[in-house]
Amino acid sequence: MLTQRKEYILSIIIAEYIHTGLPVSSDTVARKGLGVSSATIRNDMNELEEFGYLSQPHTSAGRIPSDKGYRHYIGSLMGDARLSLADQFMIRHQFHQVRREVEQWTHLAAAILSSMVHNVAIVTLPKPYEPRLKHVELVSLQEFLALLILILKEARLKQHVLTLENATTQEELSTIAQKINSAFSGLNSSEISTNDMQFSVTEEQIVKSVIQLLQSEEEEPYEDPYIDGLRHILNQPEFSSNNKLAAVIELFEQKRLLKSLLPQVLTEDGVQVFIGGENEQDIMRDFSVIISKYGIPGEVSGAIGVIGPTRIQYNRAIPTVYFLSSVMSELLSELYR
Amino acid sequence: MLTQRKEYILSIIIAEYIHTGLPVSSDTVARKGLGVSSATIRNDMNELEEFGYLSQPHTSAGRIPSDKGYRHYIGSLMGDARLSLADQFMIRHQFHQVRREVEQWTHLAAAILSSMVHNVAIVTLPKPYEPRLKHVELVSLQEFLALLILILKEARLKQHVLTLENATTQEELSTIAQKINSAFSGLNSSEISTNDMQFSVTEEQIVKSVIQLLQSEEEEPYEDPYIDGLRHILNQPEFSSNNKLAAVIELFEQKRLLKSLLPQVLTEDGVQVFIGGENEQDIMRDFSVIISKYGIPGEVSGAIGVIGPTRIQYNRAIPTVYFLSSVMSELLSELYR
DNA sequence: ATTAGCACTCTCAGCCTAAGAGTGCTAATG
DNA sequence: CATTAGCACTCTTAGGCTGAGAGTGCTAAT
Repeated sequence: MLTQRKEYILSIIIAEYIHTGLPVSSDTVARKGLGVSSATIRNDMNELEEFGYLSQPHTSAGRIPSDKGYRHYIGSLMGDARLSLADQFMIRHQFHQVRREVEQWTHLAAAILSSMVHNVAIVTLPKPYEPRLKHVELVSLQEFLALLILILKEARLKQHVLTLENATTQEELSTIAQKINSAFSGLNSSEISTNDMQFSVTEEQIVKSVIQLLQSEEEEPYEDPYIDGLRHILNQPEFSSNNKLAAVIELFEQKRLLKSLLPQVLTEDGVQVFIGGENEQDIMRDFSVIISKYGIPGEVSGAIGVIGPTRIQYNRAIPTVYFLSSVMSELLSELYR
Repeated sequence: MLTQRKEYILSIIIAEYIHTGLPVSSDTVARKGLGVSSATIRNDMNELEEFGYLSQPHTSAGRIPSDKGYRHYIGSLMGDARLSLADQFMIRHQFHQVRREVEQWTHLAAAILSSMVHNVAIVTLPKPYEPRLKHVELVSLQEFLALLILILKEARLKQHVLTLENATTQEELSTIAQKINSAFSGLNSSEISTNDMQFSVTEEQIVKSVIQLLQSEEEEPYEDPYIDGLRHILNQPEFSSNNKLAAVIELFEQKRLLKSLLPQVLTEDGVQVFIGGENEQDIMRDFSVIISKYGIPGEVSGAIGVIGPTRIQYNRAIPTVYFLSSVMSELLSELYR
């Protein structure tokens, strides 16, 4: 257990370090009006270091928080900050300014998050747990070429260009589409494939494509994430050495990061925080990820989060991610009922 | 006019500088087997500098090519390099491996270009000159909510969620869609808006949305470009100082670059090269852009290009951009007839 | 026209130093 | 016993200096 003063000192150091990025000296803490001298604080800081909450870049520098320090800060010291009502209002306003489309929303959410936290934001499109066919449309492009459009239950589109085995007119395609719609609307891929209807060659081919598209939607666990605010990362002093930078940019471009993170995020509720070395990827040792699931339980879900150096403003990032994930969830349930 | 030897010296210097990124000394050139001494070459280099083809970082360094030097190299010295047949085959093969969809193609083209030239590739989706309605689909989401799907002439989709003024069933929506399709298929926005048909309130509202969507497609001169290979830029030695880097990344993220470049690209044929200071944006002083239009003349067009430091491998970048733009054009005309 | 030779210029890495920041320890204090 | 003033010690950093090296431009000779 830490004494109250040590807790206080720790929180001052973390707040200060998050603000400046520079190691914090005992003098700096003393000037915050604790009523004790810098020597006393030095003793406390020494113990905080022994307990693993702080570390020293070198003997004659101040202290910086360790991963454990941040973790304690988030758990006990930070308090549960809420977004100001002004911010909440501003965000809601922006969402209502935008066309009512899921993709627009995700892009807007990323833009807001990245600009409010001054770091890289990352958002995936919401994905249904079990894709079901709502409607099929077939459009003739050429004699042997047709565009197959799948509308899924949650108003998501999939499209695919088909090379037909037999020449087919638009009328024929429309008839086929009607047949498929009346027979399969509301079903998932396995339900469709266990039908016992009689099909022509062309119909057979199209139904097969429908099933394939639905299956590919099932298998791919989430869409390519959308990323915004890469520029912020360049202003962080911790990345003035640019070989680290290269690794990070590559991480983002190849989206490996999300692949390792999303499985965890999608199974748990609430805002999750991964600090520095708690991340799997070793390139992520110097980063923290603050991320949350959003969506409608049991129906669709996506993830929204922000990534920055470990000294990211947790007390701003956490409530912002929380609020944005709530707003996205609300909007989705309005749209899908 | 330059003597033949001076031309040769210039081309050696440019090739060498593109390869190493280091100023090229008279000694280095002499060792390339010209049969004259370094002193002679120094004299020539001096003149080349006076004519503006070369410049010197400082008195006791070698020479580096100026923008004018690169320009001359591309125009006269480089020869018209073609992509090797092996490369051509490899590229075509990759395109046939991929699903027949325009978006896939653009992503693949960007990936190939960026990895072959080791720089940032940028591709826009092809955009029709005059969007025409091919087909409309209406899907009921809730009583007062419908998804409007526009299929444009070139098999491009646009979607929009409508809040209906009157409660409407799927049957009613389908009837409306049929009415719109038979009346307006093949027309552009202004032709649709000058109709004199009688509409119900709901029909009126939907037709208005269709017109709006078509118009927004007309006005927006091109889609958000797709970017690949950002990571390459970090390995360029000229960006070890990272304040320049920040400006560049920002340029890419906000896509301002394309906004200033595309109008020129889309009006001219063939591969275009913008070297350093020839670019409008001053951040681009240190960059060259090699870019080309692709598409079907008079119907659809997009752009594909690559961006790198002025010492980019022009003799690889130019033929690669050229070949990729041809392949994309071919694929599109196969798809659209 | 070409070239050997050489003085001159500029950069760069390495080394040193002094200033400054911050600590940890010791001894004194209420 | 917790606190604190005082101070020696450590480490970083910016600045100045230096010598080596690279490359040039000029001159005089061929």
